[in-house]
Amino acid sequence: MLIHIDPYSEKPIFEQLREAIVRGIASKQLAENEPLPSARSLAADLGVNFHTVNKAYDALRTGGYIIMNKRTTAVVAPMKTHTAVPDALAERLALCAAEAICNGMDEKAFDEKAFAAFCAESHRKLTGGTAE
Amino acid sequence: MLIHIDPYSEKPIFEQLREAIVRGIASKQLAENEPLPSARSLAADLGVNFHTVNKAYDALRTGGYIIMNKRTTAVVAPMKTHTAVPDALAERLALCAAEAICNGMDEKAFDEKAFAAFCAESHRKLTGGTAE
Amino acid sequence: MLIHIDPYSEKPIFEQLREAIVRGIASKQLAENEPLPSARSLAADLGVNFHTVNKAYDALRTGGYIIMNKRTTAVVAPMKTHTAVPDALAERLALCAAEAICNGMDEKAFDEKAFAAFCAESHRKLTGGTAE
Amino acid sequence: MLIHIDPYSEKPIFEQLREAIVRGIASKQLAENEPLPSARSLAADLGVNFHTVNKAYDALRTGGYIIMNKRTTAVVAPMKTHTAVPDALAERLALCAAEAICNGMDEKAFDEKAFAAFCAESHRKLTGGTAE
DNA sequence: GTGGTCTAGACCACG
DNA sequence: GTGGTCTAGACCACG
Repeated sequence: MLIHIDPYSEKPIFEQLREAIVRGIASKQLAENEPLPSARSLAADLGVNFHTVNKAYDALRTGGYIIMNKRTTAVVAPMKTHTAVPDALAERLALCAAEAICNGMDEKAFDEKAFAAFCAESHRKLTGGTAE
Repeated sequence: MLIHIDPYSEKPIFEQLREAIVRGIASKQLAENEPLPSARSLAADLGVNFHTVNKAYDALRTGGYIIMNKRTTAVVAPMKTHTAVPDALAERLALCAAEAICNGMDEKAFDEKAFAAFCAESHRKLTGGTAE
Repeated sequence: MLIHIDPYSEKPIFEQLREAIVRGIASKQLAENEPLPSARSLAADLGVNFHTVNKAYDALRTGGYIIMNKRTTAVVAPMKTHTAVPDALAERLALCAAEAICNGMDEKAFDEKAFAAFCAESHRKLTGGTAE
Repeated sequence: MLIHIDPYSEKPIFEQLREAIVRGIASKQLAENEPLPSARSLAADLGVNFHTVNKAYDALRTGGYIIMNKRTTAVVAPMKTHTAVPDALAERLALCAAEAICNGMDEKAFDEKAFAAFCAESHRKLTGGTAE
């Protein structure tokens, strides 16, 4: 999977990296139990600081997206089933909805948008797109 | 409308305030053309600095949510109609979708969640809930 | 001439008023030596503060657009000929040019834009438009 | 590029600074991708507060003139091409035209003035002038 | 070291 | 009285 970091983005680099990996997992480009590159090698590949990659990995581990042991490499966590929606995610969805309403979208338009976003993520791999 | 600020949150205070007001507008607790409290009085009520409230108000003005100037107290902007979805919003929705997938939600579950979030925002006032 | 004041504009009211009158003069809706309404009556008509109209009139007098005596009403100043371009105007034109360049306009595009703006002002009355 | 700030001007310091940089970009004294000094060092050089420089930089970022984020020093944004003229710019040009008419300029004179202003900005560096 | 955020206190333009 | 601007000094996230 190719990961592109935009050094000019206002989004912190570790967050760009975290999101890229989350999207890679969602789109099945990164399979369950697949090992991630070591923080050092990924840092070298991306031309970013080693600590920055570590921070992204740590956030992914906290979020349950990857599993890390001290001695072993990080691996993609098994896909969850029936998980309760994390509060933070529900809150962000609610804020998206609020902004959508203020921008004149009705329920149908928002729904379609959300559905399209989901499908785009979910089927990206199948349709030949890349995570970048 | 009650607004609660968490000074210990990682989210900046001005952003917490901005989001609270966006949600207030979306849920119709703040009606079009309704005046907002002055930055000074709201700052006093919330126990935060006047400049912090001003920053939130300025962000809301830039985003087209309120109308504000030197003379008149800030008022809620008229609701937009048929506005194109801002790119930033679409991108955030896509990330929500990716995280939802990783957390075991299928399209139907995500859709329902998004729909529920939308309805919660849109109809909060009608169903008796409060923004806080 | 109809003058419209936008109380929600970020532009100060006295400046909105000053500009409306300048445009009225430029478009010949206000002829040379034509008397302007008294500050009090104009304030009443527009629903603004008396001092605000006075401030606009004072700025117009300073700029040489109108002539005011203590006892007489304000009248539109005779059109100038061969006047040197005021420094402030030249400076604002230069800033417009700079912003136009940064926004990708070339000399021709800027020239056409400026010319069009001039013609619009100059011929508004003839083409049936209003200064508002 | 030399920047001169007049603390006694009616024009806010941050706006003086913003305009100086816009003119620097238009006149090619500041090239695309060229880094700007850090807000702190520029503040020290100009003898103004760090926050004031930050405000100017923020306005430039919002206007698309520079790219800035928490990590990297601000850089001049790539020049736009074929951008639509911002409404605010068109309006300011129209007011310049109205004032020019009142000051006795005819279409040809205004055109020449606008053209000269444009060229002065655009070719200042080539002709040996400075921004201050 | 950098920009981002927050507080505090001041003065001013506007009306 | 209000928001806008400016200064001063502090802490923090990012890297």
